[in-house]
Amino acid sequence: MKDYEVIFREFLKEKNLKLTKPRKIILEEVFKNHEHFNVDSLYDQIRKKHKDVSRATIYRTMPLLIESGLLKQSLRCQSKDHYEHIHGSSSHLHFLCVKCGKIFEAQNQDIEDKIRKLAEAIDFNIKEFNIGAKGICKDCQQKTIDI
Amino acid sequence: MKDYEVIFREFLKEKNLKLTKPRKIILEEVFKNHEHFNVDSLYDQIRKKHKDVSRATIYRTMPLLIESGLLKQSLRCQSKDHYEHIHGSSSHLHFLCVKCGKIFEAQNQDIEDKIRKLAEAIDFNIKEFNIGAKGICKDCQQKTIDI
DNA sequence: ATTGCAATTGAGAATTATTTGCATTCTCAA
DNA sequence: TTGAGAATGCAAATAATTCTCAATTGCAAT
Repeated sequence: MKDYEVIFREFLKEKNLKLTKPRKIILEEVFKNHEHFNVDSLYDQIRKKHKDVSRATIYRTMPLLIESGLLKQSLRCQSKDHYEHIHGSSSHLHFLCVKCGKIFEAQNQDIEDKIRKLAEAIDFNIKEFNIGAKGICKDCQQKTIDI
Repeated sequence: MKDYEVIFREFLKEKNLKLTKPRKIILEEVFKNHEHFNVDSLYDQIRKKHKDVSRATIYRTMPLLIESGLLKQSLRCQSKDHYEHIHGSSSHLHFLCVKCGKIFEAQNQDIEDKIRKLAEAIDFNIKEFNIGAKGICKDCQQKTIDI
């Protein structure tokens, strides 16, 4: 049994919730997906194999995965919420290009530590980090046209 | 004439856009508002004095203010996009409580510097920072019930 | 294994934020 | 002052997300 399954299982048990078939499928697919994704793309991905998971259930499961600490809502792009699962300890930040929508990642640990300290000062219990910046990527800078 | 008005005026001129009455009003009210706001609250705020600005125009003006560098889309909360204007140089980060929705701010300068360096490494031209974390605030931690 | 019941599901309707089409009204450079 | 193009308000249209509800499922206790 994978780590994330153990975590999710325990999380659900504590809340008196059930590990149903759709939830198992969603969990699996979320962790197969090593990119940012949104509900729509996840739905497509799941539907290729399992005809029995509805959009509604995906929408209902996302908050559970987030609350269990397995998923984070990473950013919002093209008016959709985007997610990414939390894989081990490798924390990173995002550079989102506002022209082409591409996401660039960079490693960072000490930034999180700094923020953690600031949070401690006000007794704020951090569940998930959101660190990044929006701007224009290298490629898009070279395209001179500037609508 | 306020700084921000000069900036917006020039921005519009460069794009061959016009500084209309609604745009002036929106600009003023955005800068009167020293909190995070969303289109809805801004609409209410504006409507108290000016009956002649529509939601559509506000929605249409936000991207202009963002592109001109005066506004930033700070975070998404309760399924609404939130904004804040950029006031001088005081950069800060946000702690968003997922229970009560309150936002706590903390100062930070070196974090931005660090991120700036990471961005330089990949030739990414930052337009706006998004630094923060979601979690549970002091008050909400004390309410033991944990739905 | 079986049962009982609360939790969960899918489907589609409902809701809500945001966008868009269009006829009319403005803005501003000439 | 004027004209062309930009912008507006309104209401209708979209699109993401949430909700309703009858039918189904998981699981703890038997």
